[in-house]
Amino acid sequence: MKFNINNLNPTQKKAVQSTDKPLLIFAGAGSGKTRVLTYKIAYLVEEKGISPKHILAVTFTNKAASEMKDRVQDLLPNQDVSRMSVGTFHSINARILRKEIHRLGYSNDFTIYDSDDSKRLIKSVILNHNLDVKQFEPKSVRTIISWFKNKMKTPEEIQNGANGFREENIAEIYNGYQIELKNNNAVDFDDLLVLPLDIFREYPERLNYYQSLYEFVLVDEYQDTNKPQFKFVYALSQKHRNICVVGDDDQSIYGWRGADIKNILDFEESFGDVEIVKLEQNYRSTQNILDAAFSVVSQNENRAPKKLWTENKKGELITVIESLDERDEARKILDTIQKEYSKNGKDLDNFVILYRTNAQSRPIEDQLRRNSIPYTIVGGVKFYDRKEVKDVLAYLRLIVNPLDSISFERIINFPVRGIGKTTVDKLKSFGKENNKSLFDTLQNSNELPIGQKQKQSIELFHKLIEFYRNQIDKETADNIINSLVDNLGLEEFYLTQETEESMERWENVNALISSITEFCERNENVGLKEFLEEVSLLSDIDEWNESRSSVTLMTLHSAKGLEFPIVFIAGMEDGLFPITSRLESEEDMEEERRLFYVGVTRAEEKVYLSYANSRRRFGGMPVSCIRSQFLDELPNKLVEFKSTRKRNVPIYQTNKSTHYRKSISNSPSSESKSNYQVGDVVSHKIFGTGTVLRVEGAGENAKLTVQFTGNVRKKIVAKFVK
DNA sequence: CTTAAATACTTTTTT
DNA sequence: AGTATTTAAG
Repeated sequence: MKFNINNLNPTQKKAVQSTDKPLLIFAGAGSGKTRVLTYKIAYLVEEKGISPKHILAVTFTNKAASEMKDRVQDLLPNQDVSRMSVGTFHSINARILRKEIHRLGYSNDFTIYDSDDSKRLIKSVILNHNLDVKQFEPKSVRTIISWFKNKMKTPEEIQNGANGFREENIAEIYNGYQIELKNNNAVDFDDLLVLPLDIFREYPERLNYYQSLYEFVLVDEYQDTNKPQFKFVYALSQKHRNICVVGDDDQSIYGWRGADIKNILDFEESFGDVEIVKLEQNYRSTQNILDAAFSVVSQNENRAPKKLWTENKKGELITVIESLDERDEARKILDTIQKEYSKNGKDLDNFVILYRTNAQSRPIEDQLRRNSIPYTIVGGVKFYDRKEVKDVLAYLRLIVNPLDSISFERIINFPVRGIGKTTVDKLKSFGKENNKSLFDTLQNSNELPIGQKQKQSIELFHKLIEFYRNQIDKETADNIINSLVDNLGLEEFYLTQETEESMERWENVNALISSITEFCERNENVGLKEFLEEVSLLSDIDEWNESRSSVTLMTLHSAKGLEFPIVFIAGMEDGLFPITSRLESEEDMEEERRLFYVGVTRAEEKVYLSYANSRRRFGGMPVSCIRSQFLDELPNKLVEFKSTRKRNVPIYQTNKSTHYRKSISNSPSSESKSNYQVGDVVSHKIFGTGTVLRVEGAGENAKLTVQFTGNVRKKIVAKFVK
């Protein structure tokens, strides 16, 4: 479709044409946001004469980025928009760092560590500090450090503010981790956001350069930006003051990774004289769907007041499906899909099944597979996270960046070449004493106290890597990987094991090879380095092919920005959605509500909400569940119930109490029948009597929100009340 | 040093 | 239930 501003409604038009001041577009779900953004870019190029290469547009996924570019290109057939900078914060920042990071003492061939790599590095730092990995679990330390970085706290700041044994040590680990990253010539996901800011601060002329380069800055999904992301767009836009951000505070769902809803709510405060446009007409969903979504999210205190409206018809009611357990749930969802498929002629790509946690996909997958329904799953165990894929990638990464000790340790003994832990430890201590990287110690095999066999093996490995290092710039990436896999004898390695698992692993290695080949066909004149960068920044949704005729399964988070005619949300249970297990504050609950809002507003025609009366976790015994409070927040007139035809036995009963996993739960006494309901009157030693407002979980460990006399509202564990 | 067996751990959500 | 890591035996 060619660019014509009259394809827009008046508000959208205003959003496109307003270019004098920093602009905030509140874009509700389904309000034509993508259209406005693409039109705006087209308008900037066509009407304002801004060259595409001077435009920076930030999107939430790489997929959204390439789609945006394509759409703008379609709108402007006479222009070439290929030089426009469109991408995620991470990919745009990675590109900047490839050019600039040498200023910070890294080399431009740096490796990007994923969470698993960071975790390994953090673990080694913990061990080097002679700390106990039981007490300082690498995984949770990584989460904490990531949080620090997303809040832009430097190791020094954390060290200065640390109190007590644990905090002081975590600060130490953080500090050590940053040093080690640099030694490895590696950055993690969070560094990608933070390091460019360090460069801007220390080298103002570089900031100046990028400020001049980007005459116009656009940011999508602005409600999910965190502090460094805000600083980045803020810094870049200071020269031209041409910035346009688009977002919806009701759809902010990444608070747990530092996203700050204040960025959007305080836009005016940050950017001064600004223009604000609200897109409130929804073109996607039926009235009933919008009403249902609104009824839940509007219970949040912390939101900008607004309400979507639509000219669409009322449509069908929201259907709530009750099931016995997760397998029954899967069956019922499948039945519903089949019904819609045969009766209403809905093709499979009309359906999406959303859930709160990736683990929920399994029973649904099983059911779909049993019935030969094609499905596509987004997320879960990622292709590039599989062990065999990471092993081969580790070779490629070490070839590009020999300082990368994490990759080195992955492959020094894969496939097995007789270099065990003891030998690696010797290499490590030699490296430490002589201030050499692990890879460089290989050159000194003569000086190492190791056996003849190990020595030979090491020299061979060293030669192999060096050989390919010389090939990087001479050979294409697919030639390198083919030759490498050949050289390592991986085919034989996997096929001689003759297990189903090893066959599958070999398949995956082949899939990796094809993805490199495909990458080489897609991009001319680029090599191994570029491939590795793309791979490390790829998200699950980027690989999702919507045109395929299959049912889609994904988490609610992944569904952001997408739309489907028919949406299922599975696992509408207390403790699962909303997740209450670690819910610490009302803010967390509000984010869950927004997540529900995002889920429901993905739907164009019909929403099914499903819950089970019992569910097993970790493959253990089934645990009974209570339906989600969100279901009770929906007005009755919008909902139709499809309940299990059951007698009045509401809850699944395990046949023997011995099946309760008492030893694991921290319940001190016997299972009491403390199943409270909303409205029950309870008494408490300290607070006196009160009424139950909300029940989370079941049994004596359930959390009750109780309104006590004297306007006291408390959250209390069930076993403490009578 | 390698292999097999035991054990521990997972479930928020992701770039 | 499924996977990753640790331990014990060879």
